[in-house]
Amino acid sequence: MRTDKTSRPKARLPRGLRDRGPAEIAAERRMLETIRQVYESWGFEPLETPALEYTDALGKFLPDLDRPNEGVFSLKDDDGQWLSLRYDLTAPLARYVAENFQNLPKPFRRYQVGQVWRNEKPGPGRYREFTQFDADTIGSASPAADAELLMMTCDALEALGLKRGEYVVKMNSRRLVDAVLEAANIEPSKRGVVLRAVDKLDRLGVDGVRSLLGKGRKDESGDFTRGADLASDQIELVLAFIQPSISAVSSRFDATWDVAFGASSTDIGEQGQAEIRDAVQIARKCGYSGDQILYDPAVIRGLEYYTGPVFEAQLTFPVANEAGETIIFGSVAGGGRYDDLVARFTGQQVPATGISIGVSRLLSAVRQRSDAALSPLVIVLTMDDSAGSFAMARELREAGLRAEAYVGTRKFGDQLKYADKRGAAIAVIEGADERAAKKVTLKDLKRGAELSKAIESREQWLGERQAQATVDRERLVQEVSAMLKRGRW
RNA sequence: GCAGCUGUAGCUCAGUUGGUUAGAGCGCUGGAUUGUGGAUCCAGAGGUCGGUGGUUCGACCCCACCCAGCUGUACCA
Repeated sequence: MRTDKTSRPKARLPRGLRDRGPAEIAAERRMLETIRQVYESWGFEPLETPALEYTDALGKFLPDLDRPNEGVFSLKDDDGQWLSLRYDLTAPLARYVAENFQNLPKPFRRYQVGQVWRNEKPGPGRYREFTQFDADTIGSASPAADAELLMMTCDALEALGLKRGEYVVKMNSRRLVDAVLEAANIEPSKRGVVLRAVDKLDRLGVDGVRSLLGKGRKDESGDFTRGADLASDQIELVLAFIQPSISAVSSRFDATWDVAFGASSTDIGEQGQAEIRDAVQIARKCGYSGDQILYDPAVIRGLEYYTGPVFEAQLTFPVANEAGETIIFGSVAGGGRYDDLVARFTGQQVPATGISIGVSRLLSAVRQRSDAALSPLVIVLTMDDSAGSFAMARELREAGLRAEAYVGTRKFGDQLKYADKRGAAIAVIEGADERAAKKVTLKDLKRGAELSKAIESREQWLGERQAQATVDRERLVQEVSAMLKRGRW
């Protein structure tokens, strides 16, 4: 094809999306498999739903407008109906449950993993496509269902190699928060602003939250954000409520009851306290300690659909970003109770609770500590006998190794370049000389690279034939295995 | 959305107070080596200087607008 230079498309990735290579794929696969095993062992069963749903089923039509919310990627079907890419796994679950309600066991407990898409501005570590791993229980109002999710999240994080103290799973109740706002005489119209300010505690600190509860706050770029404009006694009351979170006391759960003020005197405050207490106490009795599962009054989550308990898991160790700076790493999992979601379809209230692990985020944090890699690769170079190369590769594969025969058309030197670029461990060479002698040459590419650092002159480079050995063709598998072992691949 | 910063080769960047054929390193391709990657040397390809308009004898450089990217912030199921 011939293209006019000006009409050629620019090869570029849409913003906020990314390509992923073998190392990350391997790491994610391992992570997903680990979580999956934990969730299945708890008796949750898998479910898959499509990436596209009708926009109205996702609940993302703009009010009054015949057009989807901008935050979702949408397209119009042939028949004029709007479809959207799912922005989480919970809305499709609600649709699925509503559609199959009769046939499902109640409580219905399922896990689901998949990509979700959000049409938002991407930032460092925030993409427009990412992977979530969800577990939800539909049809149980019991705190046992919430406790189970908290405990199972701990198990999953530990199965992924996190140690005690490297993570916390936090719980709060929106009912309790609402009761406190009421006790502080905060107008309902300011509820959203106040909650959002509290939610930013971990990122902006107490002073940031105080500014946002008051007049407002100016950020690093000089932009100004208006605050809730509360009276100072109201501000102090809210700050006192979230104090256990600020001071990071280890026994936050016990501190709850002292700081909830008159909140407990209202029904809603009582209820909020109870749902936290009951769930956390179940976890305690099951052996989950206060540094694993705890109450944190500053956990808020999204405003739209959570009705009571909210959950959030965080890492407690420092995480470096791409630039090598230590950053505050936000939550790696979040969720809560959403008792109204199924009712959107059926009109019936169905209690539901769930938690979602942000796999992409968790992966980027954990991968800095242990890099998963594919197993070492053996590449059989091809001189003049493709079938022979394939035969050797097959022998190696049958011995459980990862092996490929070179299928390009380039000359020998270039084949080695290829093997080098692929990061192969060993190149297998069988030319005319070897074949006549029933031998093969094995080249240890990693060791060869190390040895080459000492080479100074062209003559020396030409003369060297290091890090390789010629062995009997019959002993191919044994010799390759031995070389891999020696190189500690 | 708001604010700040930045757009020069595939990548990272240099480019003097506005001056004629826009450079470097890395990468890429070829060669030194028709059976040796990784070292070294030689040669080569690769650019509408983000776009449009303006100022000027003359613009990569100055001005305006637009676009894109980055960072912060807002929103975030």
